[in-house]
Amino acid sequence: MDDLTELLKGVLEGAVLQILKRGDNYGYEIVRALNSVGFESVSQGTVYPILVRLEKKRLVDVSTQRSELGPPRKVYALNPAGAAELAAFWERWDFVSARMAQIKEEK
Amino acid sequence: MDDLTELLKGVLEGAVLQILKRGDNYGYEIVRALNSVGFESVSQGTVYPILVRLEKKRLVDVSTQRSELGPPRKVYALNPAGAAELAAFWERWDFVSARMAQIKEEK
DNA sequence: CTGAGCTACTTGGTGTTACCAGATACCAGT
DNA sequence: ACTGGTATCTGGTAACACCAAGTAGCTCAG
Repeated sequence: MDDLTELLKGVLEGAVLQILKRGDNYGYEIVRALNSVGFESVSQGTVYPILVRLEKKRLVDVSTQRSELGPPRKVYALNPAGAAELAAFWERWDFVSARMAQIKEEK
Repeated sequence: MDDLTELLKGVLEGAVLQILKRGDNYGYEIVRALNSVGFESVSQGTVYPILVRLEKKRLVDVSTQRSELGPPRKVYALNPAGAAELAAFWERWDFVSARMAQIKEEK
């Protein structure tokens, strides 16, 4: 698949929030989760800044947990503000998505 | 509706190409076309740079036509390269769109 | 005990993009 | 003259994905 970077703008943050909704998680694992969902090309350099951003916007709560292998993990948990932002994200996504479907149909 | 700017990254260029596929068109009218399709907040300052970009990438052919009202129009026409890029865009869009639908479903 | 290899996070810089605000210009009707 | 709709261009901003590289902890083979 070609370069998706522009189309992913704003989308990945929503995807990460949705992944966190399924349960607390940490960066490295979130990258793998995104990869396994089909966003194979998404890498650490993309995901970690998103997590920093989410923390700065106070949409997630952060705690450090020690790992059996490797350095300690920063575990992210969706908080109420994050859940609200996630809902708002899906509203925006559905809006754009519906409009694009319409444009595509109208020959 | 909230701020869509990030979600529109990369999307609007595809939308403009699709609009041009329906027939030759000029900037001012393309803005109105986008507005009437549901992207009400998209304005001239957004669309004109896209058109300049499409021209620079040689995805469209440009000709100047005199208008009955107002200054001459720059009429844009989709060329073969543009049609190919449009097809590639829809591929990318469908890819991302499908992935997001999947993420949204997986509770 | 040393190095390879996986885990895990951080940092600095780049390019692309939508958007805003304003300027310019042409023409019609009042 | 002036207002208002048509039509394009310019300069600057902020946000985002991405890249490349570095740091650091732990396990296991040799």
